[in-house]
Amino acid sequence: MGRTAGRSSQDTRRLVLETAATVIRTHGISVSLDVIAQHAGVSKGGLIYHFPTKEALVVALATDMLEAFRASVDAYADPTDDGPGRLTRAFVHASLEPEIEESDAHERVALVAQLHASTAVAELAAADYQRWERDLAADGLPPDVLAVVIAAADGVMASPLWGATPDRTRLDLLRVSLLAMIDAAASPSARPTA
Amino acid sequence: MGRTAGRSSQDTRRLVLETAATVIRTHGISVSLDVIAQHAGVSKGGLIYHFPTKEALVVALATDMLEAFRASVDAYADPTDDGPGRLTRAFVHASLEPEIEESDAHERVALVAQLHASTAVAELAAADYQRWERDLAADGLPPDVLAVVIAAADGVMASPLWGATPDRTRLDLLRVSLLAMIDAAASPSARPTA
DNA sequence: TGTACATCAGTGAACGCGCGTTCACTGATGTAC
DNA sequence: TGTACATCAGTGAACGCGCGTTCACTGATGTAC
Repeated sequence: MGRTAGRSSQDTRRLVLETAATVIRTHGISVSLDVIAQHAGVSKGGLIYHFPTKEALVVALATDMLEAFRASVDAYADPTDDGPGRLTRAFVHASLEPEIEESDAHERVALVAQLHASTAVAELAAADYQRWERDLAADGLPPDVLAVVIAAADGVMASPLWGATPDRTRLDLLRVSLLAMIDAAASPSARPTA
Repeated sequence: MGRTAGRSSQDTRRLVLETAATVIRTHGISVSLDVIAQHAGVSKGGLIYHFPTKEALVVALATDMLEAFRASVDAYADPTDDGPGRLTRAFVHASLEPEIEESDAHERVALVAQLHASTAVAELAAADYQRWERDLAADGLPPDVLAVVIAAADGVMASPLWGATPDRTRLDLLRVSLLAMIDAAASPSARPTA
């Protein structure tokens, strides 16, 4: 068979990418291209048509996730706000976002951990993180508060790695606490220099 | 050759384990047993004598790291203290420990991420984390403060995963801030119920 | 509108090689007498 | 203190298979005239 009717090339690419995410989460990075292709309902050759090497597939997956997180932060950013802490607040909301699926958070981070087996992905992630640090540092908050908030947000995203179960009550508690810290630091009157 | 003179079986095991840690950090979990054995100066068969499968090696490595962290927390725990927050303070110190080697933190977490490719390791880590959560919950601190502190500590340990460089100034700032939060929450007078 | 051709979006068989594991063997060490 | 034997702590060659990649081929779609 040649071109599959009723589906664009972009659709197939997307389908393969999303299937790959699911399958790698479940079976680990060492899962074969054959298995991924089977799950996507495509031949191995078909997969390779879109992603010439396994590395290319994994890099595409990582890029996709980094962009999705950035988009999520953008969506949370309050357009009417332009005071200090605007970006940091959005960052907190996006990081503590309650997931739709129960085990979604776990699997997303598991995927990140799996992808880090590729040095190309590790470099991508490092560059992305440095950009976040730069942007957040320019958000007008005092460095000690910013350090705690960033660390906590990172911790929430990473905790599934060590086996934490995402607990909505805990997430809510954390969000409230972190936003309170940001607000307190953002309004100068409430914060005498230490 | 048979048994190597001047080295006990335990020594060889230890040597292989530590070499494996270094090599897997650098080259990823997909590195071959052959390469690990070569770096350890042992034949592949010799490695397999101590760790019958690659999985066994990886599980031993993970167990080792979890135990080392637990020992580190124990070492930081103040024996004269028995008030609320005792364990949490030690946990913070151990998590924010300035590493001896510059890139040590990065590599340690990179190793954790690599090891998570094994489901057995993931389960080990999950059990260990749940034990930490139980123990810290019984440390007498209010849940909102505890949540922030745990998340921040997790975040610091995980941040190298997304490419953060460990910055001693930042770590010091964070340690001071977190310990201040714990102290404020641990002394009842300073903390009216919200 | 038909037709010829080029390109796109795949298929699926084959290859080759790297890897984990097995296995027969060995020299050093421990132990009984 | 010798000596015979068992076990320990490995060696290193061989195997076999699963995997990523290559490749020849193909039917559907797009395009020029």
